[in-house]
Amino acid sequence: MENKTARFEKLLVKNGLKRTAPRLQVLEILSGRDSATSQPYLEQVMGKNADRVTLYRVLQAFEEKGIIHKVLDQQGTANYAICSDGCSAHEHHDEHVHFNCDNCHKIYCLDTVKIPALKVPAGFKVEHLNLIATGLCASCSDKVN
Amino acid sequence: MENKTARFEKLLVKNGLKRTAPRLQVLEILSGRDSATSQPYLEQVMGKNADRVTLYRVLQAFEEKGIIHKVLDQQGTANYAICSDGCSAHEHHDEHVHFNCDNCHKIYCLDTVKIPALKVPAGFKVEHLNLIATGLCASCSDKVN
DNA sequence: TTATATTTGCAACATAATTGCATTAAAATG
DNA sequence: CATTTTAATGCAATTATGTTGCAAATATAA
Ligand SMILES: [Mn+2]
Ligand SMILES: [Mn+2]
Ligand SMILES: [Zn+2]
Ligand SMILES: [Zn+2]
Repeated sequence: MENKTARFEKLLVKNGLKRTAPRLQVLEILSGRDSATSQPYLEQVMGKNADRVTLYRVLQAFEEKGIIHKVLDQQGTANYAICSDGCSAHEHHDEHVHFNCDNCHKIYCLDTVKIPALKVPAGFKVEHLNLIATGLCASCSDKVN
Repeated sequence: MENKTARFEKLLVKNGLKRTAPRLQVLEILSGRDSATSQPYLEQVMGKNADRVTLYRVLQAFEEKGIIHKVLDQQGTANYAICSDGCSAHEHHDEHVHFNCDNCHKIYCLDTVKIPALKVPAGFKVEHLNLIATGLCASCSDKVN
C-alpha cells in the first residue's frame, strides 16, 4: 500500500492548497470511514488540534475544490464524504443516492445507485438532483433480525 | 368561496388542537403562498404576534398531526407546506418531489411528480425517499429568457 | 361560572455557522 | 539558507436556529 499521507499531500498541491496539519487530518479522518462524517463528529475528533473555524474553512475549501461533497441528513446536519473521482472545482459528480439510517444515523454514499431522470412540470429547469433515502442500513437491519 | 378561517378552525378541532391566534395565523400565511415557507420568513411575518418558541411549537404540532410537512432546502433551512390531503398523525404522504429554485430560493411541492422506486444494495431497507431537485423554477427561467 | 387541560411567553441555554482581524506558517524567491 | 510573499490559522465576537423548564394566560369542558 502506497503512503496515504503522500497521496493527500499531492491532492492538496494539485488543488492549490497548502499542506497543513488540519487539512491532512481531515482527509485522514474522512478516508478512514465507510460512511459520511458529520461536522459535529469531525469537530469532536479534531479536538484542540484545530479551531472550530479552521475546520469550517477546511471543509469549505475542500468542497469548493471538489475533494469532498456535503450531504445534509434528515435533521439538516452537514455530513461530508470524499468524492470518488471526476469531481473538480468546476463541478461535482455526486449525483448518487444517499442513504440515511434511522437507527445508527450513518449516511452512506450509494455510489452505484444513480438518481433516475425526472419529468418535471413545464418551465422548471432541473440542474441537480438530490435523493436521500431513509430506513435501515445493511448493518442495522442485520442486528434487528 | 367558503370562509377560510372557519375551515382552519375545523381543521384544528379535528386534530384535537385548540383554536388559538398563532395557529390560525400560521395556517393563514401558509395557505396564502404558492410555495413552501421558511421558518425565518414565518418568524418575520408573525412578528410580535407570537413568540419564536410558540411558532416552533405550532409548527411541530402541525407536522405531527399531518397538517403540514417540513422540507429542508439545500442550505438546511426548514421550510413548511400544507399537506395536500391524506396525511394524518399516523403517516405523511408527501413523497412527491420538491423543487428548490437556485434563483428565488422558493421551494415548490411538485405534487404531480412522484419519486420513482429505487433499487438499493442488498441489506438496505428503504423506508422513505426524499428527492430535492434544484435549478430554475418556471417563473425564474421565464425572466432569464 | 368555574374547573381543567392546553397553550403561550419568557428566560436561559445549546449548537451550528460566519466575520474581521491579528498572528503564524507554508511555499516561493533570490 | 535567509527573506519575502501569500495563504491559513486562531481568537473573539456575533448571528441564526432550535430546545427546555416553568409560571401565567386562555380555550374549552363541565
Ligand atoms: Mn455521496
Ligand atoms: Mn411538499
Ligand atoms: Zn444503520
Ligand atoms: Zn425561482
